[in-house]
Amino acid sequence: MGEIGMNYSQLFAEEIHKKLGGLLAVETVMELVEKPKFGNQGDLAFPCFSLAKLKRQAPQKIAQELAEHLVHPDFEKVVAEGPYVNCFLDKKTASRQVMQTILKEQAEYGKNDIGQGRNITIDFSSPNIAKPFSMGHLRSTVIGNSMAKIVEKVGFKAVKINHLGDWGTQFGKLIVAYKKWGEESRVKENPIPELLALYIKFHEEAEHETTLAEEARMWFKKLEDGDAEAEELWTWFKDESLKEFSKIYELLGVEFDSYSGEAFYNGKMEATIRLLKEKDLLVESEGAEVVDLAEHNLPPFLIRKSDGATLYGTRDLTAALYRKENYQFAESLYVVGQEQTLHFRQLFLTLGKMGFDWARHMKHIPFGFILKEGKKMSTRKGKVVLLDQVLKEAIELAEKNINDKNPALSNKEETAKMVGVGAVIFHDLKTERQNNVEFSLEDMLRFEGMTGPYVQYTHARGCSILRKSGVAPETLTPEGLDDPHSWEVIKTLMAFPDAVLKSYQQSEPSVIAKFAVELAQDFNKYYSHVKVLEEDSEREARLALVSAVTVVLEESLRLLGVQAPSAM
RNA sequence: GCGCCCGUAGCUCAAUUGGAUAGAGUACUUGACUACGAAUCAAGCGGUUAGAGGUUCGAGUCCUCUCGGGCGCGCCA
Repeated sequence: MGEIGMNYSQLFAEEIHKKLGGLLAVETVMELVEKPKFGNQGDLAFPCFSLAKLKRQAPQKIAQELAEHLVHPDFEKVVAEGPYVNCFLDKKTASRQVMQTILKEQAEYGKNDIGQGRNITIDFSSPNIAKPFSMGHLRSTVIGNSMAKIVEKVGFKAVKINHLGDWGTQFGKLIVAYKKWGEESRVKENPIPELLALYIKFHEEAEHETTLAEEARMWFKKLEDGDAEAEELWTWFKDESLKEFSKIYELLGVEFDSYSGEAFYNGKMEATIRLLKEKDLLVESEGAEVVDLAEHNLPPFLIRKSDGATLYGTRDLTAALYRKENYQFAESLYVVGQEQTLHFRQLFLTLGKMGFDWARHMKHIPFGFILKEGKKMSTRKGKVVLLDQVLKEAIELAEKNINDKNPALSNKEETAKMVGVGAVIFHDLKTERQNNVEFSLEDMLRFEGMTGPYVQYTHARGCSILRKSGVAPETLTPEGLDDPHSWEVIKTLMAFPDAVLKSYQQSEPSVIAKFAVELAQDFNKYYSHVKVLEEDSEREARLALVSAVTVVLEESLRLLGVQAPSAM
């Protein structure tokens, strides 16, 4: 099914297995087969250390013997190097197969069907109403969006859920602040910044005005009990916020299947609490109701506050039950910052205690912070960088680059958006999720090196060569190539299905980002050393390679949520 | 105090999950546009993998400790 890399590993493993006379199972050999560290060591390698123990012989000797006996038409040669058996594939055969497969499968290349059409719910983005969309939310948004595309690539159906932070004591705070210091006209004119200012003022005042926190809790309780005034203000704040958020989502190209946030579960929580009581899991503690998790060495999971109001744990619990019932998920993912690790452990353990076996298939996908001067940014203190500002600057810079480098481009504005936004998204996805990242506008606006624009540029150059060739890529029937530069490209193309699988298994979009950069690097080297359009017998094969690269680059970028303009 | 994450080139990050000689990008120094688009390519410089022990054929990766940074730890989310 297009897993060419796997096929050759399999073939190599089978040949080794045969020569060993059943000493190791094919699967075992398969697991041991690896990619050599250096290009001049071949394309596949088999380390003989574990055999050395079984056969009580030096691994070097075993490698020597194996290498001598491994012969196959698809192998150019097999040689022993120290304790390794290194296999060189026949370049013509392998490259022809890879190119034919990609040209045939197009964007389907690299997919598989481990999901078998089952659902995976992905809880991501989930910004807080009445607060600006910060850089922190960007991480959840782009990681979640990419994960949705990755799980679909491996055969699942993604259910994208924006669990809006539209409930909780913060609204009590906001209502208090608005009633004390807010002005309707000013909020109408400039909603998010005004609301943020009120929120910040609340926290400043609350430092020395201790009754404020109490008032905020009271107002949230009123909201939860359906008080008309509270509800009216809440609806207003929420509508204004959603308008702002949808602009950003449109720019980022992110869509959701559900916007059911915390408020959505408001009427459903009594049932959850009843269920907890039925199962005898709820205990009273200091006036509040909690689920005890001492057996797991964790602090108790707080379900109901002493004033009777619920908490976000209650809502997440309710949401989990609702999602299982409505989506019958095979897996349920939460793309939420690492500071909430404890909360999710508590949530999943509580569901387990309730007897729900499916809690095992719930997974928190934590990510690191965006730091400012080494510290976490805080909305309360107004220390946030706003995403729309960053995106705006990135797009402007992209536009400037286009005017400098390609002034004749037809759809400049659209392309500048793709490139600017692509740079920001790619910058976020290229490193492992867990890493904290120091906020750097300079890094984010870099268009050279390991960046989104670099990959996009490479793709555009490939498209440009194809346009110039005058041939339709779908008519190409390539022969193989065997020059060293094309071989590097071919080997990377072969590895794409593995990268897809790995990114799914590790919930790690950065695997795809790294792959895309590697392919772009290989291809840039290729066409700077080889004249593709040269009129000779291998022209068609070279064009097939270019076409295959553009297909896989575009697909890699798509999995990251980044667009691939055909010229820039 | 307890728990979780992290420490690799000046900076930002990799390293096939325990394998061969620790690699990219950036910055800096050079070279390549009369060429399929220089957002590119080629070359150089840059390392006691925070430190000390341990596990084994083999450790950046695993275990222990020390140092340093980040984040959590009941009525916020």
